[in-house]
Amino acid sequence: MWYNLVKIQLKLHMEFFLLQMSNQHMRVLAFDDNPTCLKLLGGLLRKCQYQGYYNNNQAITALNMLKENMNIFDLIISDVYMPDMDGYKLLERVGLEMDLPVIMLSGNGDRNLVMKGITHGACDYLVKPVHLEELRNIWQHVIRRKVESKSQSKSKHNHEKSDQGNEGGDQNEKLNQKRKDEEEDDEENGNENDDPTTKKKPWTVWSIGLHRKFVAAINQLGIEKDVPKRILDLMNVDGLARENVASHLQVLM
DNA sequence: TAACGAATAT
DNA sequence: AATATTCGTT
Repeated sequence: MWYNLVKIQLKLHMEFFLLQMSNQHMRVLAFDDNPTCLKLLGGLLRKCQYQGYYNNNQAITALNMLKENMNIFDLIISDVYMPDMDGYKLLERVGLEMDLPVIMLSGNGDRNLVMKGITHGACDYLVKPVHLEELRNIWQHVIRRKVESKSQSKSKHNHEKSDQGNEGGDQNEKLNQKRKDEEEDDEENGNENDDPTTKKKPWTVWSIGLHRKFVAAINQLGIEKDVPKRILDLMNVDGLARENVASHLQVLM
């Protein structure tokens, strides 16, 4: 049965090809009602060389749009909070009506919320602020899903393994775990102090709290006038220099 | 001159 | 990896 061997080799080869090509042309629908978050996310996605489609319309609109062009996107990133629809409901409907991986996004790292997201069918859960490295890995979800559905349709009765989703997700899980810990530390320390050692240490630590002020400032300014000087003025943090904001901005945008 | 932002340094 | 500093441009 030499041809079986050939088949297997062919299959492996195809999947490798898929793996190589797909991260370049991954089409991502990013979805957030907050224009600033969307802009941040868009910048990061662009850096990862994803094709991005960014939508800040209402959830219902997006859902209809998705139904019409189901095959346009490979992956959806959506904030859990939507003004007109529960993010989890969106998640359920997407999972039910179309076969697309959904990544949930929120500013809250609460374990219960994360669990809820996962149990409602999210394939990953990111906590803001999203880091570049986390986005670099998300394309794997798409590949894994494709590979899974292939092997499922091929051999339904062959084997029913339960540990099929663990191989490639280790990196993301570790990242998420790390983020949760950071958040807990931040909460323990209390959030009224953003930079306790301003005078002796010029080193700025962009704590969650400080970053929130940063985002709030950009929100207030609007995405056109978000230059370091204005952001700095709005943040009104002692000891913070324009250069600090500029540096932070450069990394995120 | 002041601020920007990309590049580069720590 | 995160933040600071430098430097050419606006």
